[in-house]
Amino acid sequence: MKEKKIKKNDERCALQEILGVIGGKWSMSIIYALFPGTKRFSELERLIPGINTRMLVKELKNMEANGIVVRNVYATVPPTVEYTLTAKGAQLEPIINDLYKWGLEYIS
Amino acid sequence: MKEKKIKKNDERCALQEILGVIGGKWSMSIIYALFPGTKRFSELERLIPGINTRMLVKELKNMEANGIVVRNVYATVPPTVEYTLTAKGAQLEPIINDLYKWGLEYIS
DNA sequence: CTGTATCCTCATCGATACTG
DNA sequence: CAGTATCGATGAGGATACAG
Repeated sequence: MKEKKIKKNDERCALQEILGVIGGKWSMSIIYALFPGTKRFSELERLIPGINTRMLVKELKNMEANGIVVRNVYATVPPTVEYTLTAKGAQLEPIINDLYKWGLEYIS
Repeated sequence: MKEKKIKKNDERCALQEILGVIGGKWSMSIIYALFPGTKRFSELERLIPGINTRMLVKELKNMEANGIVVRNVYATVPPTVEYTLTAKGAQLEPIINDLYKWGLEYIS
């Protein structure tokens, strides 16, 4: 791969980095779904209407890479994979709830 | 309006609507810049490194349409245009600050 | 000073099919 | 069940020139 200029990391604005972590179209919905506790992959898929497999996988991977969720695999047949919020991810709960309340009051 | 019971489904949609309002790449930076008070167009452009005219105009228009900022034009020469957060926009301050603090703690 | 008007690139997202 | 692999569409975002 040629050295290509990475535009995304050019700017170091913290707010924009945060958006890279939780600004994805489905990120907040997934985090929201995980607030009550651990969920299996299929549960998340069912709990979040409109999302598709590819996006769920993609967002979960991104969040795992950013330390927001942990992924646990159990060697069962058929396979079982569970996702849980880390402490870092759980601390988003009040923030996302506030954001949600703000939206309810002003957007709906 | 009277349906107090909110289905999980609707909650998730709301989160995505919120992203449509403040999830733009520069939205939060602009709102953040407006917390201290009214700013002129050129001030915003200067305060937000990396943004370009087109995006600043675009986001400001979007925010104005969503009732987050108000736009005031003064018929001076050269023209003066000021942007101010509405009450709706100002209520985002604690939320964005919390988000920012979260990012500082975990992303940096 | 405060925007428009173009043109363009690239990431994001969706749909579908397939696999261990 | 929990993902991969591909392809295509869309549009967000950037660069630049120009206008009122």
